[in-house]
Amino acid sequence: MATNDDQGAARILAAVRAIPRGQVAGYGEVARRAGLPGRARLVARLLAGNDDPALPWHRVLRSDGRIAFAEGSRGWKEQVRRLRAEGVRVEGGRVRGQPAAADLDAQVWGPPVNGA
DNA sequence: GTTCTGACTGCGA
DNA sequence: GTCGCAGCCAGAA
Repeated sequence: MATNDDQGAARILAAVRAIPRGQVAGYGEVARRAGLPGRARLVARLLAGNDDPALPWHRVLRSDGRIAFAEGSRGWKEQVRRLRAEGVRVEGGRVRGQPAAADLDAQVWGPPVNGA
């Protein structure tokens, strides 16, 4: 059966996939939603090794709201391109907008039907 | 089994 | 708002 690590990774991927289009979330936020607080690096490693083209990895940013990649890097351009394609305002490698933490909470843990 | 590196974070200046 | 330092964790060599 799947090990705890596998589930943690699966949760991270689920949290990333739970990010609504046009919004972004931080590595720490995703890790926390996945039940792995402080494992932001693990999230980054997962995204770096992910082979799922449907994974919205470009919606995952640093806690500063900036792109984790070095400005001008291949991945950096790719991320900016995808974010802009979704309507996210990216300026100078910085993402203008609000994190999808609340939406993540709803998507990962469950819909706020009772207005928790 | 040990060492190194890394798509990170938080705090202080 | 930007820069630098130290800490923590996990995977890869």
